[in-house]
Amino acid sequence: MSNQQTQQPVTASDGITSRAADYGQWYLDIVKRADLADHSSVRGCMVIKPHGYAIWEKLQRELDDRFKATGHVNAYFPLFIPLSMLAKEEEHAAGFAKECAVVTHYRLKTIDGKVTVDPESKLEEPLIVRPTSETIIWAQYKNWIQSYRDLPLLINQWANVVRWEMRTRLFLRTAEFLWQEGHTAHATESEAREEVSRMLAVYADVAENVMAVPVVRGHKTEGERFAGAIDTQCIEGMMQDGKALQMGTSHYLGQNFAKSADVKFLNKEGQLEYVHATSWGVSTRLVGALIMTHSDDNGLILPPKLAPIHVVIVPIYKTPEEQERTTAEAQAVAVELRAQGVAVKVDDREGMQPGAKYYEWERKGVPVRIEIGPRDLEKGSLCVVRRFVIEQDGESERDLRKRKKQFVPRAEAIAGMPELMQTLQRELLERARMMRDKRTRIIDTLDDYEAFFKGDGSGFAWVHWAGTHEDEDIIAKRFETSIRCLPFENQIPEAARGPGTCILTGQPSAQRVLMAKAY
RNA sequence: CGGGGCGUAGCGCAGACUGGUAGCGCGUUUGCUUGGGGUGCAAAAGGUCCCGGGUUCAAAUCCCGGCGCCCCGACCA
Repeated sequence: MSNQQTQQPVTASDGITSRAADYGQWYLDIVKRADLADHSSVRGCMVIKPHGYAIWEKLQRELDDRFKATGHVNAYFPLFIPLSMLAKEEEHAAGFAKECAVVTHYRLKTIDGKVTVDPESKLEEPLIVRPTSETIIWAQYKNWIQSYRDLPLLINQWANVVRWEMRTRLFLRTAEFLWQEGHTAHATESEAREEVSRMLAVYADVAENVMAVPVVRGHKTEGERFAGAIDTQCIEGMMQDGKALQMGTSHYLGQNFAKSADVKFLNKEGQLEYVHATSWGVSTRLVGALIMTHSDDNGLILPPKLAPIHVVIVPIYKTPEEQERTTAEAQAVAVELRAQGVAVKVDDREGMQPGAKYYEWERKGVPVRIEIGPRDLEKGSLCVVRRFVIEQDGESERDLRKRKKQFVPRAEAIAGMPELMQTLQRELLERARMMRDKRTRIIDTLDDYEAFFKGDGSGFAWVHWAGTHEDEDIIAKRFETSIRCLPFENQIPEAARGPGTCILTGQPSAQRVLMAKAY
């Protein structure tokens, strides 16, 4: 778009800025060059392109299957929320007040040849484009819940929401985004709190076992809690630049929304009680997390479980006769791979050199490439190339490339493909863990803390904390860091467990918290 | 909201200071060539120069007004 973007130092291939040169620009380059999304002509809104949407669809499926397996059903509620309805839960409304899109008119009119808003079509009451759906959903729940027999009510919605953010970034923060929001109603607090934990576990499972992104689970501090919640649990991932990304949240809302929407039920003892609520959500932001955790300077890297294409086969030939034979073999191999549940694409485009195809599929993150040329036909082997291997210290680009490539007997390569996919899935998580651990420190003094977060430096810091809400602000202003979560005890590395003294105030602290710079 | 940048072919940009036939690279199309990491050659198609007004014989270019997007900060998933 601008001069400046094209003049960025580009040290990597394919017009992708290297991570070392400019991490933020690298991220945008990956999104664009891997064909995931585009800026639209609407400020802050993105167009999710087919390749990006295919990844989201796979993620949706993984999540939705788990929601169903834990007893939830899907439904759909309106996009618009009457202003008065949103205002009912005050704390909630205040939390979203600064980023709401508001519909005030319902008609256009041509005045002096110009299409404009018809001033006479003003709505009696403005409609808010949902920034989240608690209020409109609870207005319905009032009618659906009368007795303990109606509980628990376990509903999820796949939808788009709008938050008028001041600054946006593709996938990570856009004015409109896609997400799911679960909204459940329970008879008791303990049941609701169980639900909150259950769904956080689902998110963590998807993050680690589907996205291959390791996460830390914990509670948000009071200041970072969802507007209107009593407890917010979260999963936090670390991106390759050491910054934390909140990847999912699960809230215990207490009886706040039940009270403001007046949702009561008759319990077994025949008494009226307010229900206990939860809500939980993840969004297209997860696609951003995926990119920033795994990808490299050559493009996107996808875990097999989310890759729309697992294997791309490139036939190589000189003569028409060779073209026919290698392409036929490519098709045959594709059929056999598909029979094993592998998603295969045969790239038989003519007039494009093999190398160009390699670059393209690498950029798009396809986990495995198979090259089939005349020599492979003779030997009865396939050239199998992985998208990545776990890097070893001081390894050259050339050695890396060599380790990715293997010539494997045909039958063995085909039979072993599902296992190779599992291997890649596992190694990706392992690799992400190694990168995260490398940038994680147990820190006990403010000096060390400052040194760790100085400049662009970031990572996870386990520190003792006993400060107040105001003390959090001090830490935020001084170091640009925040408490990402108050971790569940089993989330803290063993060496970091146990009580100590607060890094800022010197007060006694029961356990460490997770500090980092955040997106 | 404050600071900066940009708007010209599908994409990336030059041209603007000094007004005078609308340019370059990539991509696309056609033909040949090439093919195990981005082949080369030739030809062709492709434009509301963001919008509106003004100055001028003449505006992408100068003047006035508007719109839009991007980046950096404060807010956030």
